[in-house]
Amino acid sequence: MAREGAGRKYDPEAIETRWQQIWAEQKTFVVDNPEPGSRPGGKGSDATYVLEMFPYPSGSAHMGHVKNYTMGDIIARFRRHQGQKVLHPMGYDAFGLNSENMAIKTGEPPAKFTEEAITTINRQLRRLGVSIDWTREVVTSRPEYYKWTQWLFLQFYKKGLAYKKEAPVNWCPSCQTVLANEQVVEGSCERCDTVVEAKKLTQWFFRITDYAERLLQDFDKLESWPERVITMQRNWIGKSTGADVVFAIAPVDEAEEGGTARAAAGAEVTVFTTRPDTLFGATFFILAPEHPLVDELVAGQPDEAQVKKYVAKAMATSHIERSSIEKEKTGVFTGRFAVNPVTGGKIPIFVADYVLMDYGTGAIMAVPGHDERDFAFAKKYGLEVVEVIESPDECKDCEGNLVQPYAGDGLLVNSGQFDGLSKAEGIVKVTEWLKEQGKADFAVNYKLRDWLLSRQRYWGAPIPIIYCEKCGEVAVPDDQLPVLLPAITDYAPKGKSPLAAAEHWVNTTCPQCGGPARRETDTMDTFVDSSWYYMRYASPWRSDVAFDKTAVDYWLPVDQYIGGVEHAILHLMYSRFFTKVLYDLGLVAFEEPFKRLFTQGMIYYKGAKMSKSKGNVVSPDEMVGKFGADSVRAYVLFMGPAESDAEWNDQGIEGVYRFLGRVWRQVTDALDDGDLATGAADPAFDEASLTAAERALLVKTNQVVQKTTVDIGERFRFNTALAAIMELNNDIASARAAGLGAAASGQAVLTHAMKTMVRLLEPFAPHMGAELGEMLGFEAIWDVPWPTADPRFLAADTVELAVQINGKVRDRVEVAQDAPAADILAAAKALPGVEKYLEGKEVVKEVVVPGRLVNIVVR
RNA sequence: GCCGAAGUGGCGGAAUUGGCAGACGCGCUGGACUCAAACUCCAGUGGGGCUAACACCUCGUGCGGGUUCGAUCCCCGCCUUCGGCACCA
Repeated sequence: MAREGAGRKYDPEAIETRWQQIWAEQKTFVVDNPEPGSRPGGKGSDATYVLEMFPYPSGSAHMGHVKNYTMGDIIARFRRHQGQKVLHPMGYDAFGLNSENMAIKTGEPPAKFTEEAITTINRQLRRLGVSIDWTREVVTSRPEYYKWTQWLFLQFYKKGLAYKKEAPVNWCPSCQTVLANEQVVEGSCERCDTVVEAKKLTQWFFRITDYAERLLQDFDKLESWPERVITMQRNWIGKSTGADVVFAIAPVDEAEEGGTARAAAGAEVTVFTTRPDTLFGATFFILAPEHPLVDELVAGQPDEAQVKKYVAKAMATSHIERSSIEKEKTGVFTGRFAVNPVTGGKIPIFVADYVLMDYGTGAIMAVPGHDERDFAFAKKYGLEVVEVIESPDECKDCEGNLVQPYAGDGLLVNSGQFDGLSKAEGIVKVTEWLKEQGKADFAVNYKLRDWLLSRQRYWGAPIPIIYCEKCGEVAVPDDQLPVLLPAITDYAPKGKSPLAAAEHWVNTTCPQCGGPARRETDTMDTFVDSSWYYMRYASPWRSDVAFDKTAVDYWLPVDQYIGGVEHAILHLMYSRFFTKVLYDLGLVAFEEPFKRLFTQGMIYYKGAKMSKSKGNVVSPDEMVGKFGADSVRAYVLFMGPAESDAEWNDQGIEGVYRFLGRVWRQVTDALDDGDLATGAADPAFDEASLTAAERALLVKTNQVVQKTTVDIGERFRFNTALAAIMELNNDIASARAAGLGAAASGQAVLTHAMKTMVRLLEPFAPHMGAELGEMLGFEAIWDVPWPTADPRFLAADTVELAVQINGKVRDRVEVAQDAPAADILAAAKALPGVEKYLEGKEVVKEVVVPGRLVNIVVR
């Protein structure tokens, strides 16, 4: 047995750099792809893909990254021990604002800052001992990557899934640029705090709404995702079922107000409603201020001026302000009427800004009796409220009038032939009845909007489109990709993309006719880059395709994806969308990219999120320098359940550091003291002749193996796995102190316990695992199979049960592990501490739970 | 407002299927080692009561009820904190 480590002090720095060098030199964590055609297609059963969300390279890695990558690393190492080929790659989400803002400030190219940050984070991750196949590194801002982002865009474009349209966007008047939704914080620009305005601009969109239903349905295809993430996406997609109902516009009554009869004669407006059962209670009608019919309706009418004034005011109000729920409802009567299709009655048409143009049809039927918003509006403008769903008494005054709206279930009333139907029946019957007359149909609506992907920014992948005077919009041909970002000097946005200033780049020739043409100057949202990077990892060196089909088929989908919950909606839904499109294009064989998802909690410090401005940052580099990577890794997972937020505690990491020191001394001292059996193989022991103490340690060892395996492999409870390993170390220490290492069989059990402990600890503290493992005779501990629990030694021979009288523990009894219930009960009743409670009492009930407790109920 | 998650010692947390609440770690207290300190090691550590001591009793998982032989766990009603959505017809 190797002994040269014995007696040495625990020196994390020396150990860690030694092993990191060995792993790098031996390319220990590099995995090969299967040879093309060497195996049938489809996901390899021997292949596991473990992936953490790749970092955005701004400056350096923070503790959240450390937690993320450590967690993924533990799973990757664990799966390797289980005999899997593990793909565990790393890359950088490198386009985006951070480097661009630095460029604006300094005038130096964003690529410089990006590459600097990548170098830093790269070094930090290597120093943490994360087992990554660095040969697969992907950087989204490099041309060899974004060439394929552009190529994918064009596949979408050719399928009609990428298109241009005019749309209101977030506009910062100070920065002179369009902002992404995520750059708008509480209605203001995140950079300069200026209130964001809505501005109509022509923008590029992905048609994600076409996939709304599949994005919902395919939640069933996910193996293990946090329920709350699914709920958040479900709400975001926001599916509603109901009906489209056509309302006719009543002609202007010439006798009234002397209006003209021509305005919008014969016009019809469709509304979407989830409650067609309440149609008899629709007492007024509302159009969104932006509704195209508004102008036509009021043209030449007495109310025209006031309506136009209202519309102009609504348009000038920011979206945030307009949609604030605290704001009182406002609106204006148009002077016109619609015809309720079920009652035939004329109902007034209003324009009100609580009706949104971009949901449904931009028009609603208002049912004040059964909708809170409509009720508030009706009260303010003195409109009629009709009860059409039987409402509870507390909604009505003593005369039976509704004093608050009732949105719940109930029977239809005041609804003609539909009276007495339930809400659910009413929805169907009313819709069917109108459908027969061609006035309605069943309909579905989603809150989900198409994905606005164009940005008037420099640091992104250029959208590969060329505008030709003759041919119009032309896709850049594949052989002209990538469309490289031109070098420019002024990165500041000026209302249009900084790329527009690169005249030599913008002016090009049409790929179709060769005539003069201009390039699209917008770049893509960085979420486009990150929607497919996990596929690129399968074959990042391929310069002729976005990905090698054999490799993607072999590795994907991702078995375990790990990242922050802040990506619950955007990144994860966009990636799901991308995968479905690529599936439809026949490029991949799976419809969901991430089978299992784990969302980790955040790390706080001194009661707040760590941030440079608050000055409460714990630097990973500093901690690694002080305690070593193993301690930092183990501590971030010992803090609490990985999915929960946790507060960094300076004394907490010292505790973990001390624990690793105890393990180190335990192993090296045992070697020095000759407590361990020699030889590389696990020493044999005679089961029958084990002493009680030996057997107890053996059982503990097996129990900890069992618990650790489940905690890492199934429960993601790294904190309790570590706690169990600590218990094992404590038990080993007690056993050694009691002289277990003196006898040969004791040495065998101790050796087994100690080797097992080091193997269990290795995923958490891989450097210490490698070093102590080497001393204990493992050549490459990261490569040995995971320990398995021996079922013969999982349970102690005897167990101590609690004995309760009326549910209170009064004594304990030691019985054989497999003792029959009757024997347990008899033994329990014979206990002196129990007998006194039974004396003179009547036993009402006796409960025996083998392995747990006894409860005797007396009266 | 709606939806979701959480609430356990001085602190982080554990209790996996309704079965001994507080594993493990931090902190704290006492002791050993030391000239001394740090490190390390040993012992103790939920609150209250009682005892010379061992022991024993009692309360206790946000609050109030319920189901059960038995509830941190299940049900009902509240409170607080955090997260998401927020006029989506």
